[in-house]
Amino acid sequence: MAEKVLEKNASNGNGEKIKARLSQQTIVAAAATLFARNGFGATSLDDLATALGVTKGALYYHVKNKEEILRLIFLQVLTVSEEPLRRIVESATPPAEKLAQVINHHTAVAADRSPQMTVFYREHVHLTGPFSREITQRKKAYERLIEQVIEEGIAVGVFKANLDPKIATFGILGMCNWLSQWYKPGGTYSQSQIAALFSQMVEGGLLNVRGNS
Amino acid sequence: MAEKVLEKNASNGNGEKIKARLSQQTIVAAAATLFARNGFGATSLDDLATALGVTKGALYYHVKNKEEILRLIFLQVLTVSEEPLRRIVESATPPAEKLAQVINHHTAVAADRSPQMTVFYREHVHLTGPFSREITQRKKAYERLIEQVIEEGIAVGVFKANLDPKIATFGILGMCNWLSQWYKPGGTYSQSQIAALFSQMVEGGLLNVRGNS
DNA sequence: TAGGTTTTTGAACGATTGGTAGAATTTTAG
DNA sequence: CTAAAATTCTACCAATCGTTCAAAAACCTA
Repeated sequence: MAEKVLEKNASNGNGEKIKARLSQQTIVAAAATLFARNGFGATSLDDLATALGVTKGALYYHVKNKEEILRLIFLQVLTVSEEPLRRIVESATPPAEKLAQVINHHTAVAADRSPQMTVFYREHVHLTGPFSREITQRKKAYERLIEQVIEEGIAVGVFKANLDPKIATFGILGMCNWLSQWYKPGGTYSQSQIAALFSQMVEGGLLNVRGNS
Repeated sequence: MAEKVLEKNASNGNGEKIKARLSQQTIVAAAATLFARNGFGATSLDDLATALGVTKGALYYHVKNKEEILRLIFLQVLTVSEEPLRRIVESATPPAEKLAQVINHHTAVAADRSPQMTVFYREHVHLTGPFSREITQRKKAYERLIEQVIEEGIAVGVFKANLDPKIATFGILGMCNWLSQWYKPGGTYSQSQIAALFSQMVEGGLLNVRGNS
């Protein structure tokens, strides 16, 4: 079940392979890939060490234990997610454009950090103690911010009034998060093109109002 | 890590507890719940046996091994998903209404069989051999059917022409599948109400065309 | 090159894993 | 009541799990 993912990588300019230095970041990145592919519980530290071209014991110099690796993945996702979203939501942009930016932001995270995002939404159960509760709370706060954009749009009459903001948020989030399941870079559409299609779909709808190209 | 989920349940009419008969179905249902909550790799057969109020050995009379349990979960999902979808897609209903029915069908599966659906989209990696490939293929065929509805809508001019049917399908699927992550029966909205909201969102869009209540 | 510091190794640990075998028990049918 | 069939239990296996740690290796500075 061990899978080679990273190898002594990177060339030093002379074309010869040199061993990449092991660091917390390297470990976390490789772990995210393995956890996303096989699940946290089904990934052993031996798998992870093998993927990094290292022995199991070496990992323990950089991280306290397996759960800490998981914690670091969660923190990484929140680090790249929260602040940009807050900036978008708190800006003076009109609601429709704001929602499009939110969708673009969230799909970007889902596409660029696909393994981390997968782990984020999949492996929450394996967090314990106060950290688990902290994540729950910050995840809720994140959703709440998106909800606010929709509420704002309804309040100013730009969005339909008969749509529950919470349900709409869940729908949008689901749409975006699903990206990590199927999106592969280099496909027909770029992440931002997909985000634009999603925005058009969610805001304008699929239905034709009048014949448009 | 063992979790009690089922207990010697059901009363025999005289109020006294009697032990529920162990069957493949019982095992699969309990396994789906545990796999969904903790992951396939992190769920031991001891956990499963404990949840059923039984010992590990008993399980092996009803199923060949751990992977067979997983296979049965996958088959169950496909059994309840495929045929109803095919009926909807092959019917003579107009595309817009057809898509609404598709969304309702898929959210219904995601809501009613939430654990199984979670496992279905999460644990494909742990299937091996030809069965794994069969699932991949049937999953693709399922998505292809939804795509056809959208293509049909575009062809007859009911849906906008500038939306990629594949991306739209992934968006809709993501929206529906995400249900299993947050939907709990008995909430503010029923599954069919949520499906209706999703349909309205995807087809009509969030934007207000004219002031409507 | 020497000496000290930072990393990595490799073996060992107790616990637990999926899986097996067969005895013991319960259920069913005659 | 009996015997066969269906079901569950106990005990055990080899493999693997996360984790620890002393020793070795690699690295850096002087």
